[in-house]
Amino acid sequence: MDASEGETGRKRKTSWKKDPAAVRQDILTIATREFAAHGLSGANINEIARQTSTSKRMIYYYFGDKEGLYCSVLEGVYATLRAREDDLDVAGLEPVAALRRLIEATFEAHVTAPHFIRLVMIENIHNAEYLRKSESVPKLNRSIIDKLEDVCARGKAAGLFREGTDALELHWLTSSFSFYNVSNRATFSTSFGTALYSKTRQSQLLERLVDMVLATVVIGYEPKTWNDPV
Amino acid sequence: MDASEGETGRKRKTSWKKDPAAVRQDILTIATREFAAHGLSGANINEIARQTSTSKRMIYYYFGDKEGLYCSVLEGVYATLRAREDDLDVAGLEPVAALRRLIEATFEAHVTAPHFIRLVMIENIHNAEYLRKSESVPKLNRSIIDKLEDVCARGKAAGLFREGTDALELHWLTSSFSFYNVSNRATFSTSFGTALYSKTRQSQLLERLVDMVLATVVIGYEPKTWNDPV
DNA sequence: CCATTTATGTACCTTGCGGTTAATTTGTCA
DNA sequence: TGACAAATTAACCGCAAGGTACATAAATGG
Repeated sequence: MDASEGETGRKRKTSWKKDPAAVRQDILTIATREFAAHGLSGANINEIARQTSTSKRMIYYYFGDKEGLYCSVLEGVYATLRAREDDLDVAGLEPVAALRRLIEATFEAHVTAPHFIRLVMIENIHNAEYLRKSESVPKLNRSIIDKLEDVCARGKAAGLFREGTDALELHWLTSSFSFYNVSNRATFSTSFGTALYSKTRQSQLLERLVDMVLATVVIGYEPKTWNDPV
Repeated sequence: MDASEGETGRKRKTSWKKDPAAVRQDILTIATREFAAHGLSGANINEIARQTSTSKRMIYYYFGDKEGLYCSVLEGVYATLRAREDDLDVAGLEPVAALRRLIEATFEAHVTAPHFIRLVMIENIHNAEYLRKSESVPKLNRSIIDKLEDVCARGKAAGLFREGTDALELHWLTSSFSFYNVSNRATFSTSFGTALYSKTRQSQLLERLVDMVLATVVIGYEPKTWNDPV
């Protein structure tokens, strides 16, 4: 059947380079796309293998089984997001500007990380059982909270922010509309139309969200949007 | 076990009542739970059949195939939610109280409809392709928007609400945190702990959300929460 | 330059599960 | 009352898809 040297019909790749890192990465890239698209049970190992430049065998060699691959994918997207958060520096901004910047960055980060969003949705369907197993992920997300806490502390110290302002709650709030804005786009559009998702409307929306948070956090802040008829 | 007449080993339920409606409902109830728990590809028809008091054959008899069953489930949970929204009457309340009531009701509705939340998440993973096929669902959700529009109109007419206040945007906003609060509980807890999900903290959270929306919509509204240290 | 480990390719096995076939009972109405 | 449709049961089927066995080429290093 598969002759090794004499080229009798069935070829056997008789010469190849060892490149574990590249092979691993290749698999991860494809798998991320497929899991994000179809979920854990929906994704197909054969299909993933087909799209890689390697074979199904290697998936099992490096990741053990489907769940192992899924976990690695999950850690990958979380790590990517974390890296982005780390890049963000608001230490030099005064509290109000810093808070505004953090909210805007979170909103943008979600819009531009659809794979992350989908994998988090999928993970929530699984009650985060794979995320909980991860060593790296749970502690990965401190960074954004630290930044928010710093800003809150500075804001309160300067007498600008209300005393009850809570970093975790702010993060929850910011995440909620940033996440929902992407995650539920399909069903929301189906029920209520696509009006809110146009480019101009999206930046308006962000403006208003920032405005809303500031109105609650910053003492004496006067909302700037929602004043004029749409 | 329950032999019919001649107890020749293999039982065959030889006596049964025709009850199409009940059988259909039985299947739907179990299927809703299973699809909500495991998703479209994750749910197992054999397992669903096992839990019903009927057989797998009947699933195919009434719903055609797995997707057909899934679509019916989807329509079911949307219809249930709609029915609840219809029960809500805020026409008698003055605008600010009415808006507060609508936000609270939406928040509560999401907390107490976990199947709905999960199925919407799942549907978004599928880019709402099944929801779009539905005849009933897309137009089902007008009710809540109508109510919000009425409240907004009254609020503006009374000079209480800012002119830019938009019903659709308000609904998007209210939905976003109400939905996220339930949908992402698993991953959020894993990353940041369960602090926000205690009973007392949840009602605080709702208070603050209402406060925040009112602060942006109602002219001259003074935020009542976030004033005292946590 | 041989032995051993690491990395890779091909072919295959097993079974879980979506879907079907065929028969049988229940209800209806001419 | 008997033919016909509707509802239901039990048994079966095919194959897709997760996972493995086995052989072998590339690196490593003593």
